This record gives sequence, C-alpha cells and structure tokens, in this order.
Amino acid sequence: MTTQAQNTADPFPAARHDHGRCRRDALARAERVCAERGVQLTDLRRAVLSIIWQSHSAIGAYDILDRLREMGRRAAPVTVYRALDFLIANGLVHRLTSQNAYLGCDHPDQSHDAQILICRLCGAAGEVSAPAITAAIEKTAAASGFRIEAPVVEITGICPRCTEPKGPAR
Amino acid sequence: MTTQAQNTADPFPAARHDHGRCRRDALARAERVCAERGVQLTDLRRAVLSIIWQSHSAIGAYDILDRLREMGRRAAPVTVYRALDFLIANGLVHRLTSQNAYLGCDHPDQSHDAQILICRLCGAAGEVSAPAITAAIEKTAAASGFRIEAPVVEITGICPRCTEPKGPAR
DNA sequence: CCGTTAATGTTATATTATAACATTTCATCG
DNA sequence: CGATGAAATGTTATAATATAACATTAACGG
Repeated sequence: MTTQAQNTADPFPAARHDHGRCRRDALARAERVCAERGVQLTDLRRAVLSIIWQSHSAIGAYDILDRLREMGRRAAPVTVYRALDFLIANGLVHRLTSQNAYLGCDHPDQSHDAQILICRLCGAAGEVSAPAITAAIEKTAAASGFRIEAPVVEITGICPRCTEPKGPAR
Repeated sequence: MTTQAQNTADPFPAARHDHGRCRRDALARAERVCAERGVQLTDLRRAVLSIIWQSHSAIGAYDILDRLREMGRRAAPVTVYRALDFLIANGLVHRLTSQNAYLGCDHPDQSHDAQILICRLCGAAGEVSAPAITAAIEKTAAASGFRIEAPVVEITGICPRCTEPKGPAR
C-alpha cells in the first residue's frame, strides 16, 4: 500500500504526518491545473491557497484575511473573497456551507461529487467521494423528477482520531 | 392512494394545492408535538412557524422579521432567531445552511435524517427521507471510523414543475 | 401569592459577504 | 517598444446574517 492517494479511503491523516508535503503537493497540483486551463495562479491566489492548506481544518474568510495581513500583505475582505471565488471555480477549494469556511480540495483535477466529514472536536475536515452516496442521491432525485445541479453533503461528527482514548494530537 | 403523507415520495406539491391546509396541518402538528413534550408553543413561536409555512420555499430570518413587523409585532432580529432556535430544537423547522434560510418540517414527530431538495428557479424546497442515502452515508462514515452526529444533505437543482415546459405556477 | 424559571424585550455588536468604482498589472499585437 | 484592452487587485462603503449582554415580563409549581 502506498502512502499516496488514500484520501477517499481515509480522509483523516495521521496525527504526525508530513503536512508540509500535503501543502506542497496541493500547491503543485494547483499550478498544474491552472497551467492546463490557462488561468493565472497569481501570488495572491497562491498565498490564499497556501493559507487554506496550513491545516486539514476548514478556515474562515476572515481568518485567511488575518493571515494575509500577518504576512505583510494589505488586504481587504473582498481580496480574500475574490481569491476564494477563483479557487472554488477551479475546484481547488471547497466551501463548507454549514461552517462558513473553506477547505482545500484533495483532487481538483477530476470532476467529482465530494462529501465532507467534519470533526466537531478537532475541526479536521476530510473529503470523501463515495459513489454509493452519489448514486443514492441521484436515484432519490430522479424519483421526484428533480434535476440535480449542486449537491451539498456535509457530515458533522467525531473523527476517528478524536474517538480514540488518546485523543487528537494535531 | 390518499392525499396525505406523500411528502417522502413527492416533496413538490402541485401548483394549485390547498396550501392553507398545509399550513393548518403544520400548525396542528406543532401544537400536538409541543403538548406531548411539555414545551410552550407561544404566540410568537406560532407566528414565526406560520410565516415559515406561508410557502414551500425556505425563508430568511430577516424576511420573517419583516413579516412579523407587518403583523404589528415589535420584533428585533434576536426575537426571530430565538423562535427559530426553539422550532429547530423541536424538529418543527429545518435550517438550510446552504441558503441561510428556514423551512417548515413536514413530519416533526419522527426522528429522521432528512434530505432537502431546493429548486434554484422557483425556490421551492422539499424534504425527503431516503433510507438509501442515509444508509450510504452511514456506511461511508463507518468505513472511515467517523461517528456521525449531524448530516447535512441539501441538493440544489430544478424541481419537476420548473422542468415542465409550462413552467411553475406558484 | 411567592419565588423560580422560561420567555421576551432592548440595545449593541459580531460575523460573513458583496457592491461600486479606481488603479495596476500584464499579455499581446501592431 | 509602446499602445491597448482585459484581468487582477486596490479602496471604500455597506449589505446580510447572527449573537452577546442585560433588563423586563409572563408562566408555573409549590
């Protein structure tokens, strides 16, 4: 078993994984995706994406703003929202509507219906792509004659690491 | 086939259904549920619930506030949010996180995992309770060792009545 | 009726997000 | 190179959603 591409199977990484690598990989994926599409991953957008990838928790727009300012950038709320709009439009970031927060997308290349698991205790949020869920939703919608455009599946609960007696160590 | 309790099968009522009846039924259910639980369905809470049931679309908190004021009540935002907290806690209303809006619950008595279908065109929102979706979500969470507490499933798209060539007539 | 709890009132503010318009950057073409 | 037009960013203001803190009123149990 490799250590790569297990996101669908296990959305919650180990306590002491090499997170720097997660972030670098995410940035690298973003560079590639943007190059392929002929869209600009500017410094600002890169900075916002990097901030979002500082952890596996979703982060609020105003927290991103604070980080930008700590980094010495002058930024207004709209600065952040515009960067987020771009990143979301290009599949690099998910908006978690139930949290008003933003999460890096694990696999921005493939179009997918993602489902998000969010830990109420440690805040970690993991993305899964479960065909069974997608299929069940499609079938249910079809039964009502409903045409799906944007399914939102966000599941709050307790992640495996916070369930363990040892608790999280993030 | 009766005309009752078809909500799970068909969340989108006909264009010219007897909506007054929907609302009266909802209010009656609320009275019963609150009586059973020994909680107070006060005038204010009843008024908010009735406003929410003015249509099958979700309504925003500040729109509820406007309606209350039109009805001659003095009300502040917190007035509405407190009533909503009560109604949600008692399963009489759903919060649609993807819309920042509130929707009357069709069957507040039975504990259930509801999924919401939301029409982007006419705004109608219908509740379904599809065991297949719930099961798929539970299975997926279990596979990740995740303990579900609050699943959110909100599906935006086009409802059957807006798909028809005639269009909606709500 | 008294005391307690629940509900509501009142005022202020926090949090999240967008509108409107000015300026800068940057790729490209002549 | 320099114009030029589109994309990106800056700047200021404000909209939309939600909660905090404390005062007052209403309901309920003894």
